[in-house]
Amino acid sequence: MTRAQQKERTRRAIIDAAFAQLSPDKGFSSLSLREVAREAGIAPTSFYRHFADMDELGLTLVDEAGLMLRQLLRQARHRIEKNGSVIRTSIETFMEFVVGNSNVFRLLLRERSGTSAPFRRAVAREIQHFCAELADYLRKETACPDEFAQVQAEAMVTLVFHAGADALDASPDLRLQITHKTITQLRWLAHGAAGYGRRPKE
Amino acid sequence: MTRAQQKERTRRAIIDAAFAQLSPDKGFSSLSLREVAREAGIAPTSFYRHFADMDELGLTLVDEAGLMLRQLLRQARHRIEKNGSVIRTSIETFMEFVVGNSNVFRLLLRERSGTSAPFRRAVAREIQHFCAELADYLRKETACPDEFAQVQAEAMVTLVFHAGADALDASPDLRLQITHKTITQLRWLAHGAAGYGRRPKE
DNA sequence: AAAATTAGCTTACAGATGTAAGCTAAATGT
DNA sequence: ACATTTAGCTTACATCTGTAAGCTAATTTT
Repeated sequence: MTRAQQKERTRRAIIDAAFAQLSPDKGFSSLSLREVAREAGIAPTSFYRHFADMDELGLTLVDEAGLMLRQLLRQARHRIEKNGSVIRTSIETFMEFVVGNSNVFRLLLRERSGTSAPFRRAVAREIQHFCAELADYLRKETACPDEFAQVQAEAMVTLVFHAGADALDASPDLRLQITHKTITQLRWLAHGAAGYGRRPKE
Repeated sequence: MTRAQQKERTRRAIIDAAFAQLSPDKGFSSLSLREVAREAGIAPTSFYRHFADMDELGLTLVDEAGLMLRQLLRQARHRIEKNGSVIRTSIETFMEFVVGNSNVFRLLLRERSGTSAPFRRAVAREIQHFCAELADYLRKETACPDEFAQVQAEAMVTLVFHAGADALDASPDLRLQITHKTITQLRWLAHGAAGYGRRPKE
């Protein structure tokens, strides 16, 4: 095995170890270099061969999480083509992601309002990408007036992320309730945005 | 001065010190007992005469923050009586709070999605009180159907809190934009919730 | 084949942290 | 008045942290 391959493998081990150590009780900021290194199977100081900082690791994790989000949106689109109900399908897809990758979602949630400004910016950027893609979709595929699409998309993402956050701590059937509630909220929003053109300002 | 008075005074000093040490770069979990004690002007171990834990301190802070929130809502109501525009007035009142008490608001924001389950529950409870009061108001004073009031209130609070979070990092004129955007979003919601009675389910 | 690079290791250190043990002195209770 | 309680202090300790210094051995380069 080549040296570059080995290095990449260790790098992944570090990233995976970090994701694995995140939990409901442990955010990224309370991860320690030593623990991550231990779980990755390397000596503490070897960590520095791959990342200058824990911060650099963290930003890498956020990047990966953002990537997953965007893949999610495309997956939802495929499902919509076969299913029809846009809002319901999207939310259900999202909920599956949250439940199945809770560590990833929690990372975004926490660092969005965390103590590190660079982290906050990184998360904000990922979510903004997500919003922009959704806005595009709304413009093309729904009755939403073009100039409202972005604002509507942001509101929708806000509500859905919040629902996801609630779902993290919830039992499966409470999760269903949350899904229901969120669907209602998004429909109100879509309805309002579609039928409110007459009053664009103040 | 009586002993009880002195004790209460020190207790306040601790609470104030804790609030003062919160910052954009420092959340509650990264506060250290020693630093708080230092700022409060007592020895590290004296802290334990007032709180069993740092956690106990933290929950006290969350309680105080929740109290402020509820006072805020009443203040907004007074203003509405004199001003008229419900949504605009409410959001502007909220934004003033966020800017003027950023440490308090940040505490709620962060611990809402933080690593401590008790903290998350405490914050969730405070926000839920806030939602319930708002729902009451919507039922009494607006065209919102009774059974939708709670769900609408929750969506509104979600959007407004999110706007507050964005405003924390924003420049004053970006803050105005955010306020504007949020007003639009809340109007859509109100509009949708009011005119959507025909389709209560699915 | 020799030289250079580098992924990873071991050892070592200084600093901060939470908290236990035991003291002092002032306010309280009787 | 004396006895009790207690707010706060000082000292001490074990633990965990990030990271610096210097080594080894294997891969790459020349």
